[in-house]
Amino acid sequence: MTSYFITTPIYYVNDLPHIGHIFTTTVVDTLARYWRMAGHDVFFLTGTDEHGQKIERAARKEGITPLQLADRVVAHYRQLRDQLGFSYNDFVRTTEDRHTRGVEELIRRMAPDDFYTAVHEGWYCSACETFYTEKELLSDKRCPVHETPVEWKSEQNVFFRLSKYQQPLLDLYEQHPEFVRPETRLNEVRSFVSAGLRDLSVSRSNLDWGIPFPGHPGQTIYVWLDALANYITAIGFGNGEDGALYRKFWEHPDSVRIHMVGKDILRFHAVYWPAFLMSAGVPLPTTVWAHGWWQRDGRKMSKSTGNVVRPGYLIDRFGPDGVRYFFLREMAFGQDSSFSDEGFIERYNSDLANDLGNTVSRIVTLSRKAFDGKTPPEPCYDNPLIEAAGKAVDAYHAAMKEYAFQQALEALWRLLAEINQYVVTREPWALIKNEGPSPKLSRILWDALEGTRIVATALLPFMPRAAAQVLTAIGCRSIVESFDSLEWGGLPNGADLPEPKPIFPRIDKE
RNA sequence: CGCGGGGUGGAGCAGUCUGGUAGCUCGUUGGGCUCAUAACCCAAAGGUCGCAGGUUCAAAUCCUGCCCCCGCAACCA
Repeated sequence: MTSYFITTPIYYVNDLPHIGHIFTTTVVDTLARYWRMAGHDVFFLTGTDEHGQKIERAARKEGITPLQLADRVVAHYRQLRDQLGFSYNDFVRTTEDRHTRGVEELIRRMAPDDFYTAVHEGWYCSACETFYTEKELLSDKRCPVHETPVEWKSEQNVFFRLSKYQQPLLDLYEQHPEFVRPETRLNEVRSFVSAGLRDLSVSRSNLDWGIPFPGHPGQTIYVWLDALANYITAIGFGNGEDGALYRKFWEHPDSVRIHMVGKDILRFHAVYWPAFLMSAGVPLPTTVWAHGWWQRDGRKMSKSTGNVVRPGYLIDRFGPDGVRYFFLREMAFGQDSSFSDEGFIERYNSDLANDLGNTVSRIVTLSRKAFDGKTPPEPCYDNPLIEAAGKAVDAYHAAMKEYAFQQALEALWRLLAEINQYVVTREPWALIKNEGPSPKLSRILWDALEGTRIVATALLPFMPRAAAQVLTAIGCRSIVESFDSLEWGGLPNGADLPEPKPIFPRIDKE
């Protein structure tokens, strides 16, 4: 049994959760559920990044402590977990002791020669408490945020010898091209590293809200060295003995370790993180998977343009599983994709209300009419839908292996279309009227229900609640989340069929 | 000459690596059915595959040049 460790980035608590957070988490949740269905041991980790100047300042502004601020934002994440059904195994916060201890241990294990103290200087905005590069500044050396003049400032910092890892990193990309996916991102990372790596400032002297840098009084660990470490500190790295979870999910040679990230933070995960781990002699992740971004009506979502989409809006309007479905069906995973209300409604109505919901509704009603409120009495093991279902399931697995969620769902929807064709060409409603219940009628309706059962079972990782509702609606009393359930023949005969209620009510455009 | 992604019927996209009848979803039009959430099934219309040149028996697909859109450009989830 392979063990799978999969993570989302830890989210920064300076703002409420936005669409990017629930998107990444939905993707990871779907993969985690899929792998669990396959029978693998899965550990799914997410969490929050709670240190840094922005948090400190935001909290001070409200007259609360940074931790109180973080607690408040974390509560929103917990709420989203409940709403969207995220099945993560743990939620790590960088303010937790286990994390602090793990980070300190990571630094202790990193090669001492990889750290040195030097002057870090640059253009500094005192309002932002941040250094800016020349290119970032507005004309006349003004801060891009505050538009006030910046000053040249220098301070002592701890530096990490990132430059030393240029060749080892290039070797890594060469020997393990699967380290960065999709492939275009690997090329991007490779060309970035080839161009030369500068050493990295990994501490700040003007920062109180963070982890003190071991051995460097007055220095605080800067964001990435702190934040990236969550992936191993959360599962027990460096807490006394490294824990059993760490050994199983990270250290074990057969474990698969996936970091799912947005393309904007690829560099930190594909360059800094493996360099830190190499320095500490800790195994590297298997794959850093960088996905694209949702745009809003073809433009980048950002607070400044005011076109951000809040998760609460989407969930209220389209339902949690509608949102999950849209995310994974609409985007060619890996690329950017545009979001619009019209697009969302079309996708929802066409796929969920019409194709899935209506199919369930029609075949359940037919079966109830024909067989006294029950599923058909006779199964059927000789019909064209069996082969169609087999093909759909094969295509589904093949797509999931490539994280091609769009294609996996398309395969299932092709099967739904075939089920509808099968029903239409055999006209069971005419048989009900002319002949009444018969073995022939039983087989036809059982086939349609059984095909739908397979579709719904395959949908469990994507829409856990709605798929279960479909299964219940077609008479499956118990839901077995296993690939075995994707075999033809699982639908019970003569089971009670409740009166169908719309699982995906159509949404009217306003 | 900064880097990357993209430009394919009305809309959104796949196909480009491994040249060989241009495909999918939505929408539109006509027909069918009436079990179903005005859903479902069948059929049709609609494209010089950004522009120009080249390679080839053959190019959306390979090569060269150009135009347009989007993102990134190092310590920022």
